[in-house]
Amino acid sequence: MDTQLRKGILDVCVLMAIKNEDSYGYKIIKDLSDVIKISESTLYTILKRLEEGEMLIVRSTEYEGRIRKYYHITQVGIQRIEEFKKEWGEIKKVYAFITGDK
Amino acid sequence: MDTQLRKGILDVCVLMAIKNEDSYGYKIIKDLSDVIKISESTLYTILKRLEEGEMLIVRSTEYEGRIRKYYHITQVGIQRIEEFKKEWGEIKKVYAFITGDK
DNA sequence: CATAATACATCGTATCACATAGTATTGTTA
DNA sequence: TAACAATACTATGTGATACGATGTATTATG
Repeated sequence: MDTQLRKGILDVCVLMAIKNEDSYGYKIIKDLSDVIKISESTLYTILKRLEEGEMLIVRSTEYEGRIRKYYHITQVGIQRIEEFKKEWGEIKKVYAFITGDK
Repeated sequence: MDTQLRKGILDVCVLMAIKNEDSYGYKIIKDLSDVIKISESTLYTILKRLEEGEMLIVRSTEYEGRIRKYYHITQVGIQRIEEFKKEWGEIKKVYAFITGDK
């Protein structure tokens, strides 16, 4: 998929990946792989961004001797998903224009 | 609409705006305004980019004493629109994931 | 005569996806 | 047991894109 088209939707995909259950980096990539491929560099950048935007909180837990960071969605994060759904309405309108379905 | 979501679709919108009939900067903005708002700075950046990508050709015509640039879509430009339509299939899949329509 | 509308151009900035590279541990397999 | 894949996270640099701000110049309108 075109890089530009991914912009703005990857964040929301990551939020969806942790919405129902706290998750960690590697698992998020695996879970999303069927829907959309995200490289590690991209994901960890997104996670940091989402943390700064207070859309998730991080909990470092020890798992089998190594530290694993669990990401937990916040209310702001959930709101972000809802906002995206609204924005999608506009995007669909644009797509209808492009395809000529008017 | 979120800036990031616009990335990648604005180009195609501009191509659509000149697809059926050659047009010029100001008219393109007006014609698209119902569907998607594009500022002048953004549009002229896009037009230049599309020209460099050989998706359109430019013809400077004199109109009422002033030079007006008419943009004409090329075969490459038409192909770009078709590619976008294909990519849309993937985007819809991602959206289905986000909304939970699976 | 001032203001809006028309028409195009340039510069700088912020955001984002991503390649590349590095660190470190655990599990597997030849 | 040495090599390698898989797991897990971090840091740096780059290119593409949208867009605000600003500037120029003409025509139409009130």
